[in-house]
Amino acid sequence: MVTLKDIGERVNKSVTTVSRALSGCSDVSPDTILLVKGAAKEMGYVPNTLAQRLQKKTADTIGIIVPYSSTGYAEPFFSELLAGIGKEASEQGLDLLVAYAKKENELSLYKKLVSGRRVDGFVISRTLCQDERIDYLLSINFPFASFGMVENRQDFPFVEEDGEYAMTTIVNHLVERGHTRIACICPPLSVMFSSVRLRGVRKRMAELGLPLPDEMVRIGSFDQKDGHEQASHLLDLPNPPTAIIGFNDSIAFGAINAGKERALKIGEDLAVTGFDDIPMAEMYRPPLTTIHQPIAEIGSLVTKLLVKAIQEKNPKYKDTGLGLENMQVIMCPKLIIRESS
Amino acid sequence: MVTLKDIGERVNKSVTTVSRALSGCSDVSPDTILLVKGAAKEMGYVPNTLAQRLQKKTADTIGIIVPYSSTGYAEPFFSELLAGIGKEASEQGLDLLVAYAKKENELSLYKKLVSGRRVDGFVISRTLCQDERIDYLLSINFPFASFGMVENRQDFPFVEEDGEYAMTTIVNHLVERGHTRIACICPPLSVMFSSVRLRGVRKRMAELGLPLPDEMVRIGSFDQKDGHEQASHLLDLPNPPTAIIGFNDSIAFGAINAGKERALKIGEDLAVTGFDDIPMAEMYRPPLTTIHQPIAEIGSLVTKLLVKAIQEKNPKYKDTGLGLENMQVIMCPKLIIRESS
DNA sequence: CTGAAAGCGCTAACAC
DNA sequence: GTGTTAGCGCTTTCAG
Repeated sequence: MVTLKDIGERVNKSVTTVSRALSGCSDVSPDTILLVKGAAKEMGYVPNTLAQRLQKKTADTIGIIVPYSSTGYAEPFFSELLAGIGKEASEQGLDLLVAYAKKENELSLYKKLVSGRRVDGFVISRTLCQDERIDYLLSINFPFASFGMVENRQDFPFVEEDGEYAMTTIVNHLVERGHTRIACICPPLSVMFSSVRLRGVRKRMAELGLPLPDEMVRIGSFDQKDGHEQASHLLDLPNPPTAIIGFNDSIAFGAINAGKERALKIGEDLAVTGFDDIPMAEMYRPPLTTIHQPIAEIGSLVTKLLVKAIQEKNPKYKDTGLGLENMQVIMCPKLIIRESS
Repeated sequence: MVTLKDIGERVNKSVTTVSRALSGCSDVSPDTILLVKGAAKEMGYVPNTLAQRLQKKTADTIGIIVPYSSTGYAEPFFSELLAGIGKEASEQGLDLLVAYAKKENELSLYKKLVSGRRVDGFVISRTLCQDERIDYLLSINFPFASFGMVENRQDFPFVEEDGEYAMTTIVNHLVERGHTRIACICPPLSVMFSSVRLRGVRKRMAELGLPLPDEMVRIGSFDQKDGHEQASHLLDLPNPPTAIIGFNDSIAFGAINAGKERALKIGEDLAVTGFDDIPMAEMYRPPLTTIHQPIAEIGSLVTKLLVKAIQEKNPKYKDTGLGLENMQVIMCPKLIIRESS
């Protein structure tokens, strides 16, 4: 493993000079630059990243902590997001550190990575209405960017889709199709997007003068199995809904199955909609009406925001003059109508 | 940010002593240990990981490079695997570095991570029959463990499922159900598992005296879309198959859709089988007959092998006495029969 | 233009 | 038991 010192010895120059020659800047004579670069190449020199980082006091790494439950290791949504983040990170020359944690260990893992200086910033996703991760990171002024807002504050960079508006378009669509008895299947309402979306549905239904009785709102989990279960409940009600709004695609898939089991014709007897437009949505049968979110691109966008946030903290770049307002993106959701509704 | 030096100054001890007291070992007086540990806690000391690593000459990080094509960022298979690897890594106290690369940049990314000493080893998956990544890592004696073997050599740690045997069980199952005109949809045969599985099908069909004409073997890609396309070809043949063996679950889902479009009753008119048993397999309609692979556990197992491989290279541990034979695991596949066949 | 010296934070060999 | 000294590989003043 060849070091600056090695090549210094070879060309009879000091380590310093070699370092400078290689880094390109600072004044070094063109001759030595050539000389050094030649030797470096010949000897197969590659800088030791760890050493560079120690000295720069930077990890050149961004972190993402993905929660897992006993059920469902890998939700399709996260995979997509991760891919987007990963691609952007490599384009920015940053490493991506991925850690998996159970919900109860999550915060302490954040703390550990922060205090060990193992990452320069975090991407956070699936925010909660009251999110202790965000409170923590904000309290120590550690860079992060999130996919999703929180309830009580918004003094940080984020990307958000307009969930209320999205739900308006869905309700409109269903009502146009003649549905009046509409149900929702939601993940826990402590999850920001879940509570926002439910609010959206409530609001639009009210505007249209339609009722949304409590029995039409089922709170469950994120996955298909649970979607199936909740939908079964709904469909076995004395007066079942004719349309089910799944708060994500997996839930909707479960609802479709539940409908099929009851010999309902999906898209006619029972309309089902999802949210996210994961790749499977288009391929499911029947194809799923859903809100399109460019998940991978969102991952990439959040990462870009994070990079800015990191740079802002670095005095060298402090003149980028980017206010927070330039680091808060709200995306306009798009309804994709397919055969399930 | 508090360092050893800081706490040394506080308690009037040398940095060395502090370091030793904290690390627990070496002889330090119980008093100073208490003193130092107290101060450390009070001051909120956390070691600087980067510094430790530089000095230990270790990255305490394992890497995985996941390939992506323009289509399909995140195959469900990889996500599962990643989750397994991630969990095991954190249990071992290792960071997981995830990088995304296009196929054509893949090898150079390996080289970059190796030469920058950014990882101590790699997990490799979806091996090719001739795999340049493996050739490279072996040639420089860099630790890795793979999910999947290669064709020409096997002097490295791996986990493999017995793909030939798996296919035997599938063919048996289909033939028992009365199928004789059986087709395969395979990813490129340069991919190890694909060629092994095809060999398995060929072998068993031959043993049973059944033909497997060329037109019954379609080579495509990994995803559902392509599965759909290939299956469409097959089903539009003058003499179409009555059973389709998809070489992974996504392909099988595509085939099921193609069948449905032609008004075939899946599981009766047309049998379809998959491979992997991703979570969706059970939830698809009809539920998919497939080979179960405990993907997340495999991820965890491969990671364990990798950790051993890394330790073996470290002189400190050289007496673990683990020969390669203990680091090569072949798993016995299990057929899960569901309604699609 | 180049080099010597210091330092990033930590660990380890070697004294005392 | 504890401190001194070196050193991991690199960057960055500060002098020449």
